[in-house]
Amino acid sequence: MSSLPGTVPRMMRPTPGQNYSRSGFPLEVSTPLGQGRVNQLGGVFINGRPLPNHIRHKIVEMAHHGIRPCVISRQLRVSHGCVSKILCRYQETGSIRPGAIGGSKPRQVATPDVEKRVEEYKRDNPGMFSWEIRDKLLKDGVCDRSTVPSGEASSVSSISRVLRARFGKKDDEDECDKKDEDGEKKTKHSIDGILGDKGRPEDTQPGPSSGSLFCRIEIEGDPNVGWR
DNA sequence: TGCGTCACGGTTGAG
DNA sequence: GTCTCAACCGTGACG
Repeated sequence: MSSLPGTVPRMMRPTPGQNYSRSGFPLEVSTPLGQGRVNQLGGVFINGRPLPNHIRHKIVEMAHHGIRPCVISRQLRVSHGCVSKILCRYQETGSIRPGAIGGSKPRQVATPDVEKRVEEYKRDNPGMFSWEIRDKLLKDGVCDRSTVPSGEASSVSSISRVLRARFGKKDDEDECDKKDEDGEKKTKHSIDGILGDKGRPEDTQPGPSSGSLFCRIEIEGDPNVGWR
């Protein structure tokens, strides 16, 4: 198989004259946003951001058809390390979704026991205020003044946080899934958004329709919607 | 030549 | 509103 037009020979180290280091990038795509970059295979990517879902789908789809990772890499112009990583993850988790980027680990503001009680209180009385829950925790002896949920701000806000984590999550996930469906194309940070459709591999590469498998691949709920 | 792995610079978002 | 920091990202190079 011949290399794609514009493809830089693989495994070529940058010479001193080339202005990029081990992880520097040789080219930037001229866009209003100035975020797109071109890898050695001629593919466009945004440094630090996940590949668009349609590329990820395509990688998995081609692998399903028995196409070797190196071929997938060249066809889609995605580094083989990335192809390898995505396929490994797909095998392990069954999901093509990128992991949740950013954020901190949720801080343990209350013991599991206290969280459970807060959950019970809220379930029994959905209209209950955080300060009421705090008072009830004290009153019921679930915790004393030193162990009642307390964060940097206040114990009430800590309880609110517990409530958000317990009761506000489902809606958020639904919202994420919804965003994921159209967010990919709408967002100005997507490669699609930057390049329009000209950068889409389906348009430049012959191959099986991406639509068929799109329906078969299960998309899991994920806090990270990929392209925003 | 193909692939697994890792360092790197970058982005993101909760706290 | 701003900062910090730890999570993740894809690339590119090594073996």
